[in-house]
Amino acid sequence: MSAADVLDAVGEPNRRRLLGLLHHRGESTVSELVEASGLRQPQVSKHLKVLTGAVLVSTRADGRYRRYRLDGRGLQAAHDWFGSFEDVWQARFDTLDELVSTDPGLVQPEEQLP
Amino acid sequence: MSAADVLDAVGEPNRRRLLGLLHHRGESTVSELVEASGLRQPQVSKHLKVLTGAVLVSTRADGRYRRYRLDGRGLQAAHDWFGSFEDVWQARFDTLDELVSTDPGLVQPEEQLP
DNA sequence: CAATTGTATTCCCGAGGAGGAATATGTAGC
DNA sequence: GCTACATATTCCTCCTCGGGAATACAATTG
Repeated sequence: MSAADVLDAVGEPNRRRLLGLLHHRGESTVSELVEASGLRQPQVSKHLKVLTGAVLVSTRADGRYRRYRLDGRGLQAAHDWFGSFEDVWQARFDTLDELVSTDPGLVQPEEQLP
Repeated sequence: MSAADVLDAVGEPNRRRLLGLLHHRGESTVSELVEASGLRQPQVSKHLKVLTGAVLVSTRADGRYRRYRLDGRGLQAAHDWFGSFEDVWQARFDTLDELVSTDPGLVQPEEQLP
């Protein structure tokens, strides 16, 4: 389970939609995801297989159903990967702060209510 | 600049390597990235174009050089996208906490300072 | 057992995209 | 101007990967 696997997996719009659906609906069966996504069943199963390989979802067998749910491990790995760049956008804020303290006139004042 | 653009862009290993190189080296020219990455110049320029479209990098013209640097906006957008799933891995911790409070013997006690 | 439902897998096809080579554009220096 | 260097773009090829249809596997029901 590397961040690379996760980022490869989420680099596809329909897989991101499935993640969003699982987030919104909670644990779901394949049929429910087919219904909710508009994709066909084989496509959903294939995407879920990729997501499983990236530890973004996990499965639980329940009779002839398979219940899928989000797996926090992969999601957190990707979050951390982007978090490692946090200094980049922190630097942006620092620059903005510096601009403000150097020349406050650069910033538009809030519109005043009458 | 949507999170989708960013995630599509980082869904490619060499682009992730370029982001890592820019993070490690700071602002760099194309030639320096060619040298550091082992990729050929046209490939680097093409990847940088995609990264620019996703607002992951920005450019500054400097004579016949073009200096590229990371752009915090795209990076932060992706970070936030994954952050929207934070409840998923928080739920994992909550489950762990519950285990701990149910049976403290499961967790090794902290070593006490004398 | 057969029939039905839920899911996974296989095979094929086509679009997209990454890499290579060559070329175009732009800029500096003589 | 011409030449050299830095970068961007074009064209082509190959290959990965997503979608569709059909099929295989699994589990429930009668």
